[in-house]
Amino acid sequence: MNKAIEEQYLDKAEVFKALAHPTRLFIIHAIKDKKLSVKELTELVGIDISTMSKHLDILKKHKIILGEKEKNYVYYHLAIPCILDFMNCAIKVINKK
Amino acid sequence: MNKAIEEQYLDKAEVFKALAHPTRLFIIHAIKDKKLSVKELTELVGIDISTMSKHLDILKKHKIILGEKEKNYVYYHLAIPCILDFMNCAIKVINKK
DNA sequence: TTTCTATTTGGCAAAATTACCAAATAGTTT
DNA sequence: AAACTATTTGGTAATTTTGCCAAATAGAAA
Repeated sequence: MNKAIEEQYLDKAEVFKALAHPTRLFIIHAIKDKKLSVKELTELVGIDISTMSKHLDILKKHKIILGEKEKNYVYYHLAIPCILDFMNCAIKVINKK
Repeated sequence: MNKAIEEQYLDKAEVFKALAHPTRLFIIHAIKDKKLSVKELTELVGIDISTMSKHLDILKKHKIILGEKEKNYVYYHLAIPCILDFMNCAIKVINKK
């Protein structure tokens, strides 16, 4: 695998890694058409808020989601809708088993 | 997050995890329109053949790829072409940064 | 059968990921 | 300012993933 190609797949793998966690997939689903705060998401999932913050940070770093501060809340929304198409294919994969 | 939903995202996350490695993304690209043996893939990537075998096993377990034995080679090909659409979205994510 | 090639499996050490707690930060409200 | 709420950050232990080596397995060819 040559260097340029290797780098290309490394970058893509980072995107898949960012999505490869049930909580992060849930986040994407939850904020796909309404924005939610860290606290709201935390309550929906039922984990520690610091853990939720770190999951959001991973998605934010890749600009898959965006957060806007409003009062002392941060509301997140989905920035890359084509991510949702991934899901349909993922379902096909799951149904094959 | 209720139990049924949690399970749903757990299953999907497994699919993303299976794809979340540069070598495995390269494999998918390499065999998308021609089948290749473990040895051929190993030489293209430049890793230990046992490592390649394990990467293929991960994709095979999810039926993302299929292998057919021919002589003493095993030729792999892509079983779920919609995986390739993921890549185009992944590129959009990468270009946002 | 023996030898050779391709692939898989087991074991293990290194690296990465995850979740919690505690503490720090940011901003509101009193 | 002090008290309060939301979010982020640092630290750490537990778990998972990864990649190599060595050995086992499968089949082909001699």
